[in-house]
Amino acid sequence: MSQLPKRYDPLVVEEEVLDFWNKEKVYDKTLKLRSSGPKWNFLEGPPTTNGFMHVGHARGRAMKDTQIRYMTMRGYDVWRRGGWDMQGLPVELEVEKNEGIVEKGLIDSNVGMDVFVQKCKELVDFYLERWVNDSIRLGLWLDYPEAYQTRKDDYIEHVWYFLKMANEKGLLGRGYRVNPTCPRCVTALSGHEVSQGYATKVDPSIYVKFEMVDRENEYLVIWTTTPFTLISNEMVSVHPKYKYVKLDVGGEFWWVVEDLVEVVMEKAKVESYSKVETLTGKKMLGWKYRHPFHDEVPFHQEHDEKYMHAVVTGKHVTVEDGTGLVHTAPGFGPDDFEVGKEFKVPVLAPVTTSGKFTDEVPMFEGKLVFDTNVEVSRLLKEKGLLVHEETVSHEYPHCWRCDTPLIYLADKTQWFLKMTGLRDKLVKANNDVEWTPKWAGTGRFGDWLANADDWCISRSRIWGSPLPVWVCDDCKSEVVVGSRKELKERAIEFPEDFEMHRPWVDEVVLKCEKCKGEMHREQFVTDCWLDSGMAHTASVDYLKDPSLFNRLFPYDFITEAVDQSRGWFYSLIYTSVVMHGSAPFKDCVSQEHVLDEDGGKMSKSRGNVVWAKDALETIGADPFRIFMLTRSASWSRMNHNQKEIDLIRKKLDVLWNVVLFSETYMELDKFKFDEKRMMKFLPEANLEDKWLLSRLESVVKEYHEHMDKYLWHQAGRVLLEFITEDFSRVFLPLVKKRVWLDSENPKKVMAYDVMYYALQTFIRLLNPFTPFICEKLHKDFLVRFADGLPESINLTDMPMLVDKLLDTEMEATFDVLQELRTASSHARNKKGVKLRHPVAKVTLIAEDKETSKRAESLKELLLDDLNTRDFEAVLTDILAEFTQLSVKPNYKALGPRYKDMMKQLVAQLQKVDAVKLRDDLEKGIATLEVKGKKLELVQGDVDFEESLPEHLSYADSKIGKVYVDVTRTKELEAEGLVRDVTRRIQVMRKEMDLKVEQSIEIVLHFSDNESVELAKMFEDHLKNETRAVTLDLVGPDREPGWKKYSYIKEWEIDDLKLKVGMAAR
RNA sequence: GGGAUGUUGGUCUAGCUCGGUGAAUGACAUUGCUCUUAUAUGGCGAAGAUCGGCGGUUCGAUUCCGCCACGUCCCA
Repeated sequence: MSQLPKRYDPLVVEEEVLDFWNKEKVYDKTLKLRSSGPKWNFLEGPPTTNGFMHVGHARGRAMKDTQIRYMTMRGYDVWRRGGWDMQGLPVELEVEKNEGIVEKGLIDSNVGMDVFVQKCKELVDFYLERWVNDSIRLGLWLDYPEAYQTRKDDYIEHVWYFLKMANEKGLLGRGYRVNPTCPRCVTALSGHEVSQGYATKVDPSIYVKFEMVDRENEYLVIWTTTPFTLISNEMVSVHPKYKYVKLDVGGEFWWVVEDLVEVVMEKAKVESYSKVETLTGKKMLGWKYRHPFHDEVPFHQEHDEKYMHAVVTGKHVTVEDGTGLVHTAPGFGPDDFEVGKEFKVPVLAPVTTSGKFTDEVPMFEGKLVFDTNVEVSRLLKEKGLLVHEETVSHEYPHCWRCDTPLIYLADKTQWFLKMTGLRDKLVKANNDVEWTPKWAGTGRFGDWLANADDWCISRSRIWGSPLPVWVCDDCKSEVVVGSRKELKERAIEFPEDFEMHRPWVDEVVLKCEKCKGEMHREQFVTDCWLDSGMAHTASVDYLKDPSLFNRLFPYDFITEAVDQSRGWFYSLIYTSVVMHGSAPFKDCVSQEHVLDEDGGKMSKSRGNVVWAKDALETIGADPFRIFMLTRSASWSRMNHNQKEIDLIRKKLDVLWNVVLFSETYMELDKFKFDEKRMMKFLPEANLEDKWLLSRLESVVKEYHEHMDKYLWHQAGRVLLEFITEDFSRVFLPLVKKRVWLDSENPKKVMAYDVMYYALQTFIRLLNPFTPFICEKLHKDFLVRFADGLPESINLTDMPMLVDKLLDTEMEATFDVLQELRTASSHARNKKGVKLRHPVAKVTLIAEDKETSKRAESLKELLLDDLNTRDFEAVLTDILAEFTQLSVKPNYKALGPRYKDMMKQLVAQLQKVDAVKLRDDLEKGIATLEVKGKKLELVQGDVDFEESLPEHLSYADSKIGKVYVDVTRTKELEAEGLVRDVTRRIQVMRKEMDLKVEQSIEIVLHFSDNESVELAKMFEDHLKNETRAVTLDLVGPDREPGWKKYSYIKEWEIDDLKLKVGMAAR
């Protein structure tokens, strides 16, 4: 029969439990057990298999597991297929790094795209294995063997299927997108790449005036650090709220933002100028100007749209530098692009991806844009439009591979999923979702959804789901292919070893149905969020057999971190609304991130990432899980903090220790739990038994209320508080007295039954949070002391509320007890009266009738508990009885009048009846006889202070005022002394390793005779308590025969010195 | 740069949805006292926060609004 180790070591426990689960196939058994239960379907948000699992991932996964285990124990047949997101840019970047690939163009020549893709597969497989291992170590019970992988052909096929459907619904289309582009690598860069490459760059900084149309001699003054973009200028943006002024600069009028007038005038070397007119920006909307390169660039001559070559408004305008009028070229900047879209100005982007002007700009055709800056300035100067020219050095994005300055460039070949006509449906679908917390969904996500733009899904990449669009070389007609089968049918030639990845898919050429020409694939892959977004359908292989999908959809529950709002939550809803007309999930819990100890972001570059594996292998999964789950609400950020984990781990220590305590005595008494017996005898049970069971049921109730709302942190906190506060600190000390009774004693059996019942219930409730320790305690404790339990706690049912055990009146009564304990300790503490010294009386002046009734009902228990001879609960504050009025002379008033009589007067004042004196003074004059003289006192001569009489100590509490009468009598002192002595003898018995029933002989040598006398009053009691056959009490004037005693020890009890001799007999 | 979200004793946190009681909750750490034959515990005290800063709404704001600083997330 195995025994629990003395100390809780999570690592040892968890290793053992993992082994047990593995050997006994416990997970499979839970599936089988619940297979006929009601369905509850969880959709796993697939982690990206690049990099390892860190503690932030692990927190989210702990939440998933807790919910899953909870539902399983509630009897549900839980769908929980795992999933992995395996494609995308980060994988490529790591492979490029590993392979030393600098330029993407090199892939074909040096490595070969097929080899590259192979490397990507190997990399994600490597990470996949670690993710699975770490997840299992964390205790996350998912279906791993059947887990979906976004890189599989079957999965990608669903993405194609979706895109074809989207296209048929008119939602797929081409559009412009402004990308940071490296002209040397001839590729667009992702935001992530851009942020890696900021560096200082020296650029021209020019101030240019644009001649206005219909406003004679007036000019708009703009500023730019990229002169070449002026070629493609279409608008000038002003801020709608800023004030702009028209300046007379000697024959010409210039428009500049008011805040920057002086700066601009100084740069332009205009010494005298005057303000002619002031306007807010929005009034300038629509003002036309003549493009500075109107004559040179044919494109500009054709312009006649309303806002072309006109002033528009935008909030991106600042007054930090420049002129407050921002030159806007929609093809060359994200802000510019947005403005262009808003004012319906078409994009002009006469520059190739390699950064060279096209034939649309005849004067610069074939020239690299940066190289034209000087020329642009020169031309402007010639035209007399250059106001000022200088250079600035600023932070500018560079290519992280080759350090070439990037160009923001509009690219019209990108593919989009449109929002047109869909927005309302998405918002409505989202409103049907139950979000936790509510504001994250309807507010944060809902607002964002209502304003979401078209979704750019094309990526100029390799390792991803290929965009299934083929375009005819000749007639340019397009076809979106929806499946592998369809592709094969339309292919001119279909390779044997086909795979739905680049480069294989690129090699498939289709025949154009219109012109019989050749069709080639658009060389994009799709955004990997589209992959994971299809999980609702693709994860269950809908295309092969939709029956499983039909059973599961919509899923009951998903949970991911906030960064998924724009990611997974969005892509799920978008694709599902398009395909199935509704959101694919019913409940969604939003999580926040885990930060480092100082609240900083965890990142590889900072080196502050805590990997899940390390955390799990050093602190253990259970302490980690309970920390992550209870420390803060799922939607609040949290800091990873070792100190805090240690604190919460202590609570698991407490659980372990209370079980250990129970086990020790239950083992001794050969106890077997019998629920019927417990219920039968419960009416006669001790107060604390009924109380504990009622508390337990309150916990069960609250726990389920929280769990039903996915408030794991609340549910967990309720549990931890119960075990540490109620069970360990309150109940066990009360029960301890009973474990020494005979093993057959019904009081003791009841204590065991209650302990067992409470622990069994508790451990099951806790199991979803800390499955390892709970499994261990189930196996090695619960199973041993009851019949008919299954081998694993995961095969048991979640305890539900047992109404008949709930007794709120009992709990309220017990609260009174706790309050009285606290208050009495406080009052004792004030007077320095230790608990083991009995006091004469404790009085409660209760707040209300119920409290006093409850307190009275506890009287017997209280006498023992508070160690008092008497207890009374009364309702009214009988002030006179408990307070004492004392007189304080006012020396400043009395001194000058009574001078040398002061000493006697003061002495007399202490003796006088203070209440009477106060009453007299209130009426008028009081007289006092001192040394035969009658002295007169008036108000102000003395102050009165209310104080407690010496023998009383007072403490306030939530339930009323508590007075403790600490009057010392001989008997009370004797009792206290005997308790002191008894305790020390018991300590010595333990140190001698005596059996409980072993008799002894004792001598007590006191340092004063008074103590001898006191001890004699309780001689028999002392003998009984310590199982002494002989007891010799000796004072300071005699030295006992020490030789007789085998164990001698000296003690100090306050001032008393005590030497104890002891021998077994 | 835009949007979102947060900032409470030395540390970590509760409360803030729907502003109002008197001491803003609890834990750790500090400190005084104390209990205990389950516990690397526990109990009673002391001390410690003008609830990030500044403004506004209001009779009244930690709680609502705005701006600023700092952190974080998403987008650019």
